[in-house]
Amino acid sequence: MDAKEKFAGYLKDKDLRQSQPRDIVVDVFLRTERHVTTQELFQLVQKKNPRIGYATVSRTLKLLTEAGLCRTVDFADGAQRFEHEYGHEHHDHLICTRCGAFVEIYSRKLEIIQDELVRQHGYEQISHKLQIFGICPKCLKKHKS
Amino acid sequence: MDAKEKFAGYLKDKDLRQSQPRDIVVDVFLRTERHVTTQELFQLVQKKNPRIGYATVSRTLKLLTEAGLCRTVDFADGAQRFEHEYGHEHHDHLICTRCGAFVEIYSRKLEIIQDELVRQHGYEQISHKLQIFGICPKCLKKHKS
DNA sequence: ACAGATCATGATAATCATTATCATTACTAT
DNA sequence: ATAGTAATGATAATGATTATCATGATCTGT
Repeated sequence: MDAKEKFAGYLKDKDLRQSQPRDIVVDVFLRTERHVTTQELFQLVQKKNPRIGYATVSRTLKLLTEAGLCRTVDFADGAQRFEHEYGHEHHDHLICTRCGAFVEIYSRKLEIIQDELVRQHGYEQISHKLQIFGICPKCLKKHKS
Repeated sequence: MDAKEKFAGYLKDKDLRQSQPRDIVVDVFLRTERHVTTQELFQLVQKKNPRIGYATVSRTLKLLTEAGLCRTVDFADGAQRFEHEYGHEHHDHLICTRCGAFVEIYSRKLEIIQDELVRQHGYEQISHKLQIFGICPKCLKKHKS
């Protein structure tokens, strides 16, 4: 099942309708590099169809999140960002506070420890977000010279 | 060195001035349970001195963050929150998405793995934030019944 | 295919948090 | 004390998100 089918399934499940604007927003989102803000996605969508409004983009991103197709990321720069989730490996982010560069990180050990912590507290895990802030190698070099 | 002294040192270091409003904001913040929003702290400060404006509270929280006395926390409820940092053990949060309850969590193993990941990518770590979202035991019980 | 019901849309306004502006006030060093 | 400069607080500006609502699109049962 691909991402579009999954979204269609979610809409059906919730008695929501499929529509041209939604299709376009989903399409553009899926074709886009990750970590877009609503504003950025809106501009991309406008290129395809200038009639589509900001509200629809925002609403569709919310639906996509609920459907498990994307998730929000916080880069501590004041903007809400969205990235693909479905069909992608889970990962967290290591972000440079100086230039904004980031790398995606993953560690199985890290995940296992988290699961343990959650269980210890009697919670049922839904998701997690880990952001590590630091200074990237490039910026470290610049600073030293 | 207590928190107030550290803040005074920071101000001196940056050639900033100590003032009555700043003192009051810092005082109220330090006496407050953790995880306040700017709005909440503003209301608390108003009780002590109604002349102090929102902007000063906001500005002082920023200074406190820069001084390493507090850090921001993201509970995914749209509001920026601040919590004490100085003199407190580092910890992360396990948050119930249904009722907002949370517990503070800490694992030394987790920290070590993160350090490794950062080093592997040539970054220099500044800080990190881990939020785990889930459903708390109480809400799990409610749901089942 | 049609009609009616209902949902989605998009333009705009409302909301909310944060940040900028700037005249006035307060602090500091001399 | 005084001059210089920073801090304050009222207000406006900004930016992101959410609500409103008349209009248009979609779906369902027949």
